[in-house]
Amino acid sequence: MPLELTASQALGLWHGVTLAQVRREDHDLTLRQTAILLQIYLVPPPHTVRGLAATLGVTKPVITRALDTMGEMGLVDRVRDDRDRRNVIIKRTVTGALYLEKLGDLVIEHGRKL
Amino acid sequence: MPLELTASQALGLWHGVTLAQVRREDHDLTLRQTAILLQIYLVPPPHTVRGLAATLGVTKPVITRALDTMGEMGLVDRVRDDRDRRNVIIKRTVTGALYLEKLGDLVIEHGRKL
DNA sequence: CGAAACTGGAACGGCAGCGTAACGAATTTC
DNA sequence: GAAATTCGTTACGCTGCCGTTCCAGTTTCG
Repeated sequence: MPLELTASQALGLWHGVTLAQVRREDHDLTLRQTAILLQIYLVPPPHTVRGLAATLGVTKPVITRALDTMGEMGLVDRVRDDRDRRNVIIKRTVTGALYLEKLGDLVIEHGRKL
Repeated sequence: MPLELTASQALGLWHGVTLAQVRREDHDLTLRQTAILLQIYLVPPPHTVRGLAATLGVTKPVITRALDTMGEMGLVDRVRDDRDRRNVIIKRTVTGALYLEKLGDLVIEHGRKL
């Protein structure tokens, strides 16, 4: 079911959510980090470093570093693949799910204000 | 007119737009820079450094630096206020308007895909 | 007037992400 | 089995944003 937005609504929504993000969070995620996180939680697994790099159109080290940072925050987890031990499978965490739930609430909340 | 979104729609929209941003742009704006830009273009002028800092909940140098960067990109312009020469009025530019128009289109486009 | 209060900006050291180029480990290929 | 390929990671130097502090210019008030 398509969602029809006016230009004013679209930018207004983005404005409200972005502003709230800036005001709330102490440490904000990079645009790339946010994209990676959403990709992991919204697209069916399994997720690998290589796969994410290809999807985002960035190099592998970018993914590795982002996973390092977000891993320390507890937003994601890494596990070696037993079938092919070269691979690393990126796992979701409760903390990460909560983080995105908050983001979703923020979007919904500002959608209502339009 | 409120806009009712489901959690899935909200995150899906954010995911699509963020992903497109990462894939498209060479140099992405910081979350803070984006918030500043949207504030300037969606809220009636005049805009000052101090005012923006208060609105975003950040310090003045953050605004100054963001305006430096975005100024070099042509997204905003700065003019001294003649009434009170301590103030600097932040002006909109054609380039900045175009940038946000693209962002709006991106949001609309991914809204349709939901 | 002179002192106080305001503006925006500059200077400093620090930290995080970047691109490129390598690397070690595991697997596939011949 | 040896060589080539694939995977994720690390190392290097670089750039950009960060918070704090301090500064110069302007206005206001006693």
